[in-house]
Amino acid sequence: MTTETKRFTYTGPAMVSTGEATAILPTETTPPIRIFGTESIRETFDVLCMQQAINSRTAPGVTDLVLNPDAHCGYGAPVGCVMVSPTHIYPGPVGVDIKCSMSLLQLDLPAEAIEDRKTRRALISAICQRTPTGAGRGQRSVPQSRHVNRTLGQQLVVEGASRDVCKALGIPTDWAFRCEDSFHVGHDDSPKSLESRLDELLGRRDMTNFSEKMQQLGSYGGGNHFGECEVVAVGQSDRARDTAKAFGLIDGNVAFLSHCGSRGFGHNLATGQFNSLQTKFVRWGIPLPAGDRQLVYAPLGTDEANDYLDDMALGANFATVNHLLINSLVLEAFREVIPGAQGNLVYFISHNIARKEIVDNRSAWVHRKGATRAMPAGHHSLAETPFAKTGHPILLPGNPRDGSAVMVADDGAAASCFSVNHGAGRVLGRRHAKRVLDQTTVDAELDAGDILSNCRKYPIDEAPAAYKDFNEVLRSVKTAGLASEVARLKARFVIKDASKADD
DNA sequence: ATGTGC
Repeated sequence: MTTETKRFTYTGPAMVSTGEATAILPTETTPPIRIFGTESIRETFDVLCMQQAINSRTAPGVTDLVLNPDAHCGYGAPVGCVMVSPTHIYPGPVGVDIKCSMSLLQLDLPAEAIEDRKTRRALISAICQRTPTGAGRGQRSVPQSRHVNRTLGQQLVVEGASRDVCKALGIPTDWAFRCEDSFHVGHDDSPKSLESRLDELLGRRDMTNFSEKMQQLGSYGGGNHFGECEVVAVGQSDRARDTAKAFGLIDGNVAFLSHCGSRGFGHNLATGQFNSLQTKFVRWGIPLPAGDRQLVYAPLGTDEANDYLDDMALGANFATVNHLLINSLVLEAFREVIPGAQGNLVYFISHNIARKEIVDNRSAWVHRKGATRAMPAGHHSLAETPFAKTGHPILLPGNPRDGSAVMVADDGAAASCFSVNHGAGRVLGRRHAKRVLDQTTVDAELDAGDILSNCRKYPIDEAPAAYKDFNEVLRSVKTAGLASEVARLKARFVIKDASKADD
């Protein structure tokens, strides 16, 4: 990972431990950063990551910065941070994959229904046919019954998972209530500005591939994206059991966890914004925060901020419909292999998005870059949702060896701007992982756990050992009072991008 | 993350 941070040098500001949360004390140049991590987790934050945190904290208009236990170097700001500004929007700290998210589908099947390896192989095949992995168009080998034409594409990036869009794609319309946000509006708080912004974009050379990008709907992509079949293990406490019930989780049953984002469409929008803002900063001679062009920003109310907010919403709407369609296709695949199978969406929640929320009694943009919203029971934002009395589900991917987790926020989450981590967090860079990890060991480990995969060789840079200790990450969140565990998810098979397995 | 990179 390279970064262009130059102006600030991290010299290790004094750290004060308050329980498991650690605060960096303000110095002349460094206002406070709230860090959540046990001692061993804090050792995983390298100098570059800390420098990015300081750069982000000291950037114009930023009032809060939270560093979560899964933090590591990112684009401008660390992956695994929350950055709050009432006055500015930062495209880099939203990220290159706008609204990269998690979703969980609960099936009515007991674990025994997929115990047989042949059944799991059949499921892998049925799912891969419908929801392709890897870069590019995401060719499907089943009839394109849910084809996305240009008109529907334009509608869905403006409306998100509206009733009409769901119906057109065969997505159960009530799944919209199981979304953190089922749609995103433009900078004027209406879909109007999205329509006109889309018109403007479609007239430009870099959006001539719009129809092609819409064909990627219902696909995973590559990198850390995945689909994973799980068995749910609800926690032992009364609260875990009650919360699991409210979430619609069924102990001992099969579930399907998905991780993906806005694919090429979101990538186009994000990189288009980075380039355009970086050009303007140079042309207008505006100093870059910490000299890092990855931290370009736009003050709210400017045309630049409005355009970014519109583009972010367009990308986010694509990601939303992408996730819901994937879940619907996965359910269809289950029904093909196990006729009569029923499934319901538990939740769909992002970890790469900026949301307008109330922070310290004023409206601010909360940039969650590899961070998950964590609002507890009674939070005003949940009043109109099915999760007003429990807090919403928090979906945290760990790794196929150690499992994943469903959590729920506690009142202490106010300290982290109502956020937790988004997963385990990288501890080895991709190149590093390929050099030091052994393919045979990685595959043997999954095999020992009877975890099947569509990949003959599991992508080595995605191996569990390339990520932080998931249990220690969760311990950081729990002991800091941010969230509690509701259930663990035990992997039974994993679907990853196999295209680069033989590198 | 990405019609994957100068």
